[in-house]
Amino acid sequence: MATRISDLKPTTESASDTPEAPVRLAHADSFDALLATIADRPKRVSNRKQDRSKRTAQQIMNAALRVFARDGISRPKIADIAAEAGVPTSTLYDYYKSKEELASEVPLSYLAAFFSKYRDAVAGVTDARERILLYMSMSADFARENAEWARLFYLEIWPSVFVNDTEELRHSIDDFARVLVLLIRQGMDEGAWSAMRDPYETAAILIGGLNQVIITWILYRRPRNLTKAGTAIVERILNLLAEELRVEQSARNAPRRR
Amino acid sequence: MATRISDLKPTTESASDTPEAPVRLAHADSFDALLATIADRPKRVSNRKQDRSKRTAQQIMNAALRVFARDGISRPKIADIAAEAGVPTSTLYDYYKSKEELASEVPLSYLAAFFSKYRDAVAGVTDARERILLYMSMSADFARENAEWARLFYLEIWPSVFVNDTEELRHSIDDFARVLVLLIRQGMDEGAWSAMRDPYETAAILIGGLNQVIITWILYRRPRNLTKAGTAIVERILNLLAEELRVEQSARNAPRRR
DNA sequence: GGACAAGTCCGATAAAAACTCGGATTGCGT
DNA sequence: ACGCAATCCGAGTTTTTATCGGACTTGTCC
Repeated sequence: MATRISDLKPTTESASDTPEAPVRLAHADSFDALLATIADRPKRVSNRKQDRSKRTAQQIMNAALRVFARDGISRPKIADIAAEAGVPTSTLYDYYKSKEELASEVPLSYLAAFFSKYRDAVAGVTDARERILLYMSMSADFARENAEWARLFYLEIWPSVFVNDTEELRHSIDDFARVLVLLIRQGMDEGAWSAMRDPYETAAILIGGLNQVIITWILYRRPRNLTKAGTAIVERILNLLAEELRVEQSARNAPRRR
Repeated sequence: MATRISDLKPTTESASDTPEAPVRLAHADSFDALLATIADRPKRVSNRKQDRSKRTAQQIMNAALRVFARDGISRPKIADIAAEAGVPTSTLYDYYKSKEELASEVPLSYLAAFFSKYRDAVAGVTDARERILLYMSMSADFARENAEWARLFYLEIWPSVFVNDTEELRHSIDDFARVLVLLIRQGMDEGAWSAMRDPYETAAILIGGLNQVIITWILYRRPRNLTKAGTAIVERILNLLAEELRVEQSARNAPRRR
């Protein structure tokens, strides 16, 4: 008999790990803790029993990525994706209960890969500035390496109301910002930039600026070298922030300045 | 007999006004010219003959906005929108040939309203910095005033692959960035910030940062006062940029600084 | 290494949604 | 107030999504 996705009960929000609990330890420790939480979050890759099935699942995911990247999420029919994957439509329903679910599964698996990659790369780095620079350069580079995924993720998924419907994907995207805010707080403690500013506002400038560059690259393949341009804009912003601190300090020493 | 949207020929890209021609006059003049071009662009509001029909079209647009803002673009059925508008489904097809077209018409009409509003407000302002501040504060304020539209526009439409399919909407969104880049160039000429930086990069920081704030507000209604927060982040970035120029200048005067 | 149970695949078919048609009705100029 | 074009809308048709259940595979236990 068929094992349909829709037969499974909605996995009642694994209550064991605390998904929302705001990590509020010393920033140094909580950074590792946060990364660990995030890297483990999306673990249900495929609970299929047979190898054959895992291959099919992969085929479908790859096909979906290609099709979504080419035509967006709403236009392609389920049948198109099934055809691209080389399986009958009904088989696709054995794996994913709807197009929406399929469209959120793909980004999730890549996002998990990114976080785990960053976790490895950041291992020896302790400086907040360096950590941020690495984080964001790697984001840009990851988008360049996985251009089809990037197109799907940056243009269709993030930001989209649709995100609100997919608990798990929503968390993962929030995590992205959460890491950055944490690092900005760390930098405040270290005196790398002003501690008087709203860290969320600072995060908005960093994420917003970089995303804008990534999105422009996705749409127009300009600037040519995304990795370089991404690193450049982040460095520029970080320098601006460092300068902002310097000005604040000298203003405090010589109040009647200007 | 029915007059169906699908009967009309695809209006072959009015060749009269040059939509792509990059305006390259002195920045001062081209600003007015650009705004004029933009404000006139989306003029095919409704070529219906009867008043009754214009009312119906408005009803449908309003209903679509409410429904899209609530449930996104892909999930609602055409029938839902028709029901919300209080007309039979088939009538909706007399006005818009598909859900996609409907979903692009709504943002267009609002965007046109914004540009025209800005055009009036900026009339007396000549300073690049002030023009940008006004432009972006008004963007934030416009989003706050038209929260349903903003949800649709920022979360679903911009950026979306879907934009690429709708020539007209695509232009309007490009225009938004084009105005900003022009103003940044003007500011370079005026010595308000560094002329050595890529204006597109600078624009990315401004637009990206502000959009990030707007999107956060749409999703979480935080910060509470969007207008204030939007103005604040733009002012902060503009100050950062002014400081950047100062540092560059003093570095040139005393090269061995640091 | 064979048999049997669970797991996977897929053609046929039902259900839902998108879209069309053409006549009935209404608005508007004369 | 008449006539004709413009608009409206109920009743279909076509396209797309989703389900069902049996045929076929795979892994495993003896």
